[in-house]
Amino acid sequence: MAAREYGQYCGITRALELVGERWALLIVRDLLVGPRRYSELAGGLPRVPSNILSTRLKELQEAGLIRRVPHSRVIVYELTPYGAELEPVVLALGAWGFKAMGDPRAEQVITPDSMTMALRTAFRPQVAAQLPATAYEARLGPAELLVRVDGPSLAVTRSDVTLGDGPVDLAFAAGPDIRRLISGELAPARAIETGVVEVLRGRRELLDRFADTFHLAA
Amino acid sequence: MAAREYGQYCGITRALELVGERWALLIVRDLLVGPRRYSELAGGLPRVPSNILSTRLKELQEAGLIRRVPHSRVIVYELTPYGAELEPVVLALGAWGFKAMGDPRAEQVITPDSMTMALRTAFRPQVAAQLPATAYEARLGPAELLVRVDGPSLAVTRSDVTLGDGPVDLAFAAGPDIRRLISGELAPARAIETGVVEVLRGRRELLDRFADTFHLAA
DNA sequence: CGGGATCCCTTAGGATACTG
DNA sequence: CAGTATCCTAAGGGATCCCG
Repeated sequence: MAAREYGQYCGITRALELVGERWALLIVRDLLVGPRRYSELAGGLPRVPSNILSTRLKELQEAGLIRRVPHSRVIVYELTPYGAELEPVVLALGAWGFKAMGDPRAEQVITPDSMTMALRTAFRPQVAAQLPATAYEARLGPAELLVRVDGPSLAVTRSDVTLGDGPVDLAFAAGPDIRRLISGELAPARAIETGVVEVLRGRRELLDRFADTFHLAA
Repeated sequence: MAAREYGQYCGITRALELVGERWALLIVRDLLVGPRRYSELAGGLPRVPSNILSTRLKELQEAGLIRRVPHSRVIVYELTPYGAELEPVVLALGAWGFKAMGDPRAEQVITPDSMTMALRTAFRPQVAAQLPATAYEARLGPAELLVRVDGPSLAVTRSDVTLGDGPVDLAFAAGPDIRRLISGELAPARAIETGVVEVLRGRRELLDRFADTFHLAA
């Protein structure tokens, strides 16, 4: 038996053999946002050594979770359907880990892909379905995201690479403390007062709607 | 920063820092079934070296996921409420990994706790709610389980340590191929015909109910 | 440049033996 | 029973280099 196998006939064990290695699920996290090239993955995972990234990509490919697709001169990696089925796992982990996040430390970075998945984690479709369709622009540290909510569906894209299609209803900037807005620890009005959230354009009351749409208990 | 941290301010990353080390989630898996003592954990994880088990238990305790509880001369480990909130993560992993299980290999063991969690993974509360309450006794390799379904609720206990309370509706024995019954690949009647499932007591038609109650697409 | 491969070192993981 | 202690291997980490 391969040394890294667990020696049990069990689904959980099998899953951990496939994606339990260090960095593997973070690669999956970023690929859940969309196909990425090698350098984009490396950029989103600043602390992964290139040999490890390279090794993981081969392993994930071998396991049938990702595909290496040549796209006219550049190579992109994308999830296979089976790889994409890891989304519930990643979201469940994100929801659980959210509660243990504490305050950000200086050396911790925020990446657009991780913020995108965080928003997907906190998204409440059944709540959103009761609210009018809304487009937000959220500047969260280095991540500039265009967040479109329409009924129970959510689409998050990087606003710096999205063709501007129509004005957004609310544009705001916030730091990592937005976590406290999402957790309900900080009311929207209070978030604006204290400067945690800075409204750039649009009606500030829409931040209530945002907080209602994206919520994760802590 | 600690070497083993990922350097990102992200819930998924945080979760992986807490339970992403090798063996950690398997310890959690077994503790989700119930409190366990050190030797029980070691028995359910035959390939974990004792120093690793010891290290992980300390780390999980440090992280506030488990508690070390002296119980009149013996020490048991149990999940804290926060640790128990990992159940959705573990079930999601199990459901995903189930599809990649393939056929069992000789060196792979089956443990009562892993089978218990597998049944929890495959349990469909909304289907069960439409069916009469039913008690099964399932002998799955070394795991002898008493499975009680009552409306949308499920209780699985080891039948060898449970006081017999009333006869079960169906008792059966099966090997690892029961996976093919759960996945729907093998119809209940066919499972009995081919000897994959051996009915020990009770009406064999109840195996249809079992297969309906416990189902996981592959 | 993008997309890796190589080298060397550190540390975690694994096997076995041993102890309060 | 509930772990430590030890030794060794293999994986992870960091820097650098290579190649189209």
